[in-house]
Amino acid sequence: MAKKKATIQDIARAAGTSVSTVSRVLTGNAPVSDAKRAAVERAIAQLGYRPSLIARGLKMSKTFTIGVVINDITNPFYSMVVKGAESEAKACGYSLILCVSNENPETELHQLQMLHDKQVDGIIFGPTGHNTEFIRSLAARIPMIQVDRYLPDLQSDAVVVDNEGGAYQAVKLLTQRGHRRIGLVGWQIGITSEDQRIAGYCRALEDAGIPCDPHLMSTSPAFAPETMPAMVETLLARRPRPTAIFTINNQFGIVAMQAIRQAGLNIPDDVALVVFDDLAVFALTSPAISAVAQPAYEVGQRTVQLLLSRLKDDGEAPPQLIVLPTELIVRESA
Amino acid sequence: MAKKKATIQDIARAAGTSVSTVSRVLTGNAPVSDAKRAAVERAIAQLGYRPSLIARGLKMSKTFTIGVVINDITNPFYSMVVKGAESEAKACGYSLILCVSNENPETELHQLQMLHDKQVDGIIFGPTGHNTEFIRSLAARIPMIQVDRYLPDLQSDAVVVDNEGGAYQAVKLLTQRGHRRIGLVGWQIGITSEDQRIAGYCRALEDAGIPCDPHLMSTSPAFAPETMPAMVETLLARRPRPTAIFTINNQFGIVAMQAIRQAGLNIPDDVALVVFDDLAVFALTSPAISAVAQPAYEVGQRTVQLLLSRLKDDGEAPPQLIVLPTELIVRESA
DNA sequence: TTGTAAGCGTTATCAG
DNA sequence: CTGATAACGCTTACAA
Repeated sequence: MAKKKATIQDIARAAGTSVSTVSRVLTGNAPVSDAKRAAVERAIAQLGYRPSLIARGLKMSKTFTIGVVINDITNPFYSMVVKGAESEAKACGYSLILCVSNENPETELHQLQMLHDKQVDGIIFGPTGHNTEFIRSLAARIPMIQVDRYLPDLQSDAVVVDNEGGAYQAVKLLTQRGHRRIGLVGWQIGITSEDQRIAGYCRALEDAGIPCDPHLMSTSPAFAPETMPAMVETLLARRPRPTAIFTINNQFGIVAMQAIRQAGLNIPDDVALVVFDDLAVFALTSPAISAVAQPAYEVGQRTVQLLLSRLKDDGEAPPQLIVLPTELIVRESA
Repeated sequence: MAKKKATIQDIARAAGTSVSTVSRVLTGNAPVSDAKRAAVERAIAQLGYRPSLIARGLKMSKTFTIGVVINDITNPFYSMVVKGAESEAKACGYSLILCVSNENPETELHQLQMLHDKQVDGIIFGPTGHNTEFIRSLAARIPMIQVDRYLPDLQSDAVVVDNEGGAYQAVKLLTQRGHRRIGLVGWQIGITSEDQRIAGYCRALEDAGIPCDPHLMSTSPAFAPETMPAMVETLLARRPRPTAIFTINNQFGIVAMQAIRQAGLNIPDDVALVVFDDLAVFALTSPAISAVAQPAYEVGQRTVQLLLSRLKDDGEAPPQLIVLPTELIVRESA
């Protein structure tokens, strides 16, 4: 039923010309007489011809496709990054192959490999923190831009936010309000973004003359979402109890909010709360949550812009680290 | 610097055999002697050879890629659908090209066209409601599964949730609590999911002996997010004021919550609220919001399962409409 | 079992 | 300006 797709051959035949001429009107990079061009265009319209992008890709070694590997598309931050990336890519004639790695190094490895095999023109990814050697060798063969986080050992492009500064602002808000026992919850899984947030937390404390107390830092060296509530509870069980908590991401923020409530404590009177990575609904919870907002859409946009510029550079410009500013949004929880 | 990628030719040469033999060990669909196989495998390992998926795609007319077109990846429902779809696709050796249409028919058209040009094996999409004829013709050439919503005029596969039933349950909760003036806010842009939710709303009212009053239905025939607050305000301005509101999606739910608050009204005492499409944070707002939860992850999973089964069928089975159940989650707002 | 050769649908080179 | 023709990297008859 579905008649075979017309090829460039069919067009040539129908237009009474050669495939090269058809190709020329298609790509437009060689002169063609008006008569021929008209004939070709007529044939194209009549047969509903569409050039095969995959044949073209094979011939030109160019697919107009960008690979994206992120940890969790349901995380609002990442979904906004992807939205920005997709929008920019679309505007430039590229499309995105989306891979979600679930913070799993093995999955990440397979997906990077697969993207390379599919000959995407470039890759955007938020590294799990592993596979460094493999990634280094891959980066020698295909443009890669790290997003949100980066492998410090890798000499490569990256687009991130000012994690250290954002965390610093958040914790400074707390110290300014007189808090001295400020807890932190988060992962410590060797990922720059999180490490830098922890660093910002420590710096803000030290600036206020408060020593950075390991007992007030509830971190885990492994990514295990099911342990999140216990991690917050640990902190709340410290005596004297911390009077404020800074969470390293919004998931921990939500968990902390629940745990504090369940402990019968009041926010912000018993425990103040500031979370890194804002959510729209934080304005609607009770109390509304103070948070560090990230320019997620712009992160996505800038990342593909940088990638596309690399595609022209041919990768000869020095690696670039783009750091976008964050914004502390003060609401009711601190 | 980056040495040229090795091709099947290079492997043949290095292994002292022919390309066909190499291809045979690659695809494994023809016998090869152990000696040759070993030699080939050694060469592959030494040269770090990886078959070009795009050359293979050209030859086999099979790309192991699925196109996905949705309206908004930052909508938690869709991002969960995509997560389910990606997971299932990955497990079956497929990857996803993600396109976001922003509810824009023109963008949708370009993206569907582009996916076809890139020769994806199939397409999953949530139609904007337009481009029906184009989609019909496309569906004759490539397997397409509609997701979340469908074009009623199109005879085609779709995976959706029980929108009518879910809305019915939500509004029934309201009538059971004694509400008689129940407002509705939402789009009426000719999309099945929304139309069916409206139908469920009306049926629940009628079952309770309440006529379906157009003055209590604040809908808009065009997708224009900036008008959402005004749409809710219109409803709140009716006299006598509705004592309850049902919103057709979670965005309207958030807007409604804000508008009700800003009007100095209390939820649920002045105005009760139930929203279609649950969010995790609805459990944390004050009051917690009652909502209709959709099995989003499963929707994504089932959609690619259906698509992959069509790829085997060769599309000869009759079109299927898969309807997944929703669940009413009663919290504090109604 | 193995190799040769003909495509898959393009673009690009090179003569006319 | 135009038309053969050789790639691009792979799979698959067809022969041997």
